[in-house]
Amino acid sequence: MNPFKEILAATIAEKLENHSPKEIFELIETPPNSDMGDYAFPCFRLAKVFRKAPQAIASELAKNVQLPEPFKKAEAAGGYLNFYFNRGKLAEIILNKVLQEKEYYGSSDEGNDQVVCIDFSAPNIAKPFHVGHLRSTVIGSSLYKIYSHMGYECVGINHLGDWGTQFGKVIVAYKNWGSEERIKEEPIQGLLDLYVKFHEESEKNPALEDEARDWFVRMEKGDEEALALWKWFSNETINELQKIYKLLDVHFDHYTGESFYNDKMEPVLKDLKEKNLLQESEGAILIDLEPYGMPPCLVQKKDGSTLYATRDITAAIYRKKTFDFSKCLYLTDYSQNLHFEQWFKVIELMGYDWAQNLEHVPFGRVTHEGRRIQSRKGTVVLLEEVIHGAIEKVSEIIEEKNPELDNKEETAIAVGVGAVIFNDLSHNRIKDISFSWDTAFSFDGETGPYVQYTHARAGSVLRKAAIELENWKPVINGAYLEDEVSNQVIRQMEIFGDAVRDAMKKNEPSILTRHVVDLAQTFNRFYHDHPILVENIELRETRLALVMSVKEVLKLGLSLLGIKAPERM
RNA sequence: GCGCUCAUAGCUCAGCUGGAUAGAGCGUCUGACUACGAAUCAGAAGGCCAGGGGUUCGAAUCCCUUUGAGCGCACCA
Repeated sequence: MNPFKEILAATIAEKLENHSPKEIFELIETPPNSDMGDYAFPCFRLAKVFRKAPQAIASELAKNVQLPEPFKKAEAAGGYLNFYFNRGKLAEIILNKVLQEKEYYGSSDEGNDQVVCIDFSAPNIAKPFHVGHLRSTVIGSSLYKIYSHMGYECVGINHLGDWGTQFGKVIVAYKNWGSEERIKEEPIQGLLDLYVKFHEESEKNPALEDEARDWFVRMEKGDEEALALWKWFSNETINELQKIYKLLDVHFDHYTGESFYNDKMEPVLKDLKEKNLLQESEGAILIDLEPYGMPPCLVQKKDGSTLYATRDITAAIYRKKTFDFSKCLYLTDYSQNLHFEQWFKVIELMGYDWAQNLEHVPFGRVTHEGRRIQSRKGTVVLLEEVIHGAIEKVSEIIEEKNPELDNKEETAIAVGVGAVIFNDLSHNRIKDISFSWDTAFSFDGETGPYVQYTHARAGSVLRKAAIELENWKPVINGAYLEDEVSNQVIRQMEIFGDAVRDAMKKNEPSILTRHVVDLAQTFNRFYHDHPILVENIELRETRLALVMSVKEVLKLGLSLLGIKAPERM
């Protein structure tokens, strides 16, 4: 909770009967521009209750309200009661807080160590990791960090798509057209080629589909040849995936993919049966969801093998038992909305009250030049290509602008990867993203490198000032930071914690991305308008404290998004 | 056919769950490096918030409807 809004809410509530501070808190908003104040309380809603004009209520409140520091005054304007900070006082409070708390700034213990499971990334084995998979990975990874910052204990799970009929397909293709050398040489591409080849051939010869299903049945029954091939494909792919995760600096606590639940589904099916939820239909076994306006949820095919939903249900029960989560998030694109609605309902029907703690966090799909990205059609944009392309482009820029830089390669990776992640996280989750090489490789304006550059430049000033950063106790005189731009920078930092909390509540990292860009923009204006290394020691130290605080907050914000903040670039 | 989602500047997107004059970036045009990093900053131009109804003090935001786009709807995941 924003402490300043809380103060205001309590102060206003004192003067109004029948309104709790909490209600008031929710109503307080930020005016569109700063000469209307820093916070505002709209009185329109009270007009009916008090049978008075909102303007009258506002001016009455303005007269009666006693504001504590760091507030300066309250003024009525129209139906609004506008509150103004004592800018200098606020600046001192915020700067001291940031410099003291550093990477813990804006953090909270409100999560109370409750467990949040986050199921993200979950690429399919034997399929390429393309730009579409990036979303789940970076959104999930960022939410992991954001929830942790808010005091939750997170469990990151990579629910690999390492089980299912698609393996039957790859096995069939491998046996017909594959070679060991090819897979060893280029595992993902080799397996993808087989997958694409299978779909080409099966259009001419539909019998191949049955053959594929048959191989999957053999896998579920423990057939040695089938499992040996599966294990091999699986290991080769995971090795490749690790390279990408390392590059993205994404971490998982568990790599328990779908195959992990292979021997755990039986008891769940039994449980479902005992609870009288199962029905047979056309040889398959399903849970009827007609009363809830949904198509049935299939848990077993007529050949006896299981489905995605069976594994998801089993996994959820396993996770509840193992981690006792207070919340379990699933990051997938929105085409799976119905699937999740269905099996969440099944969990509920099984009598588990924690069904309400399962939450699907859907996101939009990535298109490339208006086209869907599909593995089986071979129209993929590989993530590796994108990342390496970005890194290469960054290297060129470094050569051009900063050829003296020490660790060029490491920096190029941090900046290139940062650009790709930032680009993804700056869009509203639910909207489709149209991938374009141009925007992915552009580093001007609202981009990761822009924020990183701002951070690096702030660091550069601090180095020039040659202060002992470790034990530096600056003299901060807030009176020097009362001008418009300086104050805006302070305000942006003031509400940083709100942005983090908001991002968590809505499972929407883009809120934080947005905020980080805003802070960088405002700071760049400050940087441009105000010389920092001036003669006047007090002014100089005050401004340096601001620079250092911004650098700290930018670094923190980027890290919550999963992006590095190099000291130089 | 039924259901879900989306529609804001030429392009890519914000808009704080109903508030004050709808904001950024890219692109275009014009300016600012003998300065603490120009991957930067300042300015200009650019809008029937898809169309139409409604709800109320007040709507880009909520409801209804039309149009357009995407996605889903039993043995894929």
